[in-house]
Amino acid sequence: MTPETVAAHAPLELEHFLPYRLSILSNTVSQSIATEYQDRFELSMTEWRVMTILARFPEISAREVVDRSAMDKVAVSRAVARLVNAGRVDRGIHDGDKRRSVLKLSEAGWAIHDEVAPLARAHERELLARLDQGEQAQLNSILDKLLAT
Amino acid sequence: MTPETVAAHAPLELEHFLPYRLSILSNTVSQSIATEYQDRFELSMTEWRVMTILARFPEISAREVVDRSAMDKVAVSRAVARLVNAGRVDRGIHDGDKRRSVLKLSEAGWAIHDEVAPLARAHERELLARLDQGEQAQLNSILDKLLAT
DNA sequence: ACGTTATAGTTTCACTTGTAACCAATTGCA
DNA sequence: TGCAATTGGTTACAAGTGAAACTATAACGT
Repeated sequence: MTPETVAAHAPLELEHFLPYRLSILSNTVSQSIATEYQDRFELSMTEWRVMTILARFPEISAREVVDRSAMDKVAVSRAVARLVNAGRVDRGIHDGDKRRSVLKLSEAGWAIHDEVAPLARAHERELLARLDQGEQAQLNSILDKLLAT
Repeated sequence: MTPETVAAHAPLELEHFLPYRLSILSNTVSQSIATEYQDRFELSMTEWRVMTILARFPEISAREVVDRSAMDKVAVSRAVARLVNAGRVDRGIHDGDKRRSVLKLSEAGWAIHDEVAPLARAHERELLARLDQGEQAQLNSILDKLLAT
């Protein structure tokens, strides 16, 4: 297989391929945050995401957590189960619809939230520090477009 | 828990949190490409990545595949095993170092590559079509900075 | 030359994840 | 009212994944 033959097949150059670059960046960033709270609190990324949602929207059902996140319902169900088990989330039953749960962070849950949230924000700041103000704004607006439905 | 109390805890707003947005975007994009080739060729994302690397750099070892990708060696080992098994990759042994494998796409492997690569590129184009020329350039330069080391 | 250390790659085991099937409660409507 | 369809949530099973142990070969230092 000569170089000419390879070129004829027009192989992808991963390092210039947008989906690949996004994937590397996203994994690097998420993983660097996740390792911190995983080590310190034995908290999976899914669990942490559920916690952030319950922090903003207390007293919602698992279904609503699913709707507000990009997670699927099995993942949420399992994360909630672990969180309830660990005493980090209180689960009640909805008045008038016994299928629905009513979820909120417990005291212990809030305590963890209040430690992890600043840590996550610090990572975000650190990342953004590589860009100037203009680039930060551009990135946001570009992501808005790429994420639109 | 009143709204005021919630605010006091300063919960993260996931939809404005950069690592989260990156993660959603990256998963959406990679997944939409992956489902296509998974359905059509029973090819996992890891296998496809190995194939793209072998397309550009034929006759390299598994170790070099690891170095050139962000995958870990176990994942590569398994992907290569499946690819060899499916007759999509030929595996030889390095002259002078019997530990090293020498990998390259087989005819069948190239045939698949030549179908999937344009498909992946089409997805990338489709994504980039939401941005104008300037934004595309900005995104590239921003990703360069964020991905540096 | 010989034992130690390092490297390439595979295997094993425990854990996570995704899909589909499932159960129970609720809704819709004939 | 009663029964089919829908919805919230969990469970079961198969497949995928990661960390560590393992095998075989090679490199290094004395």
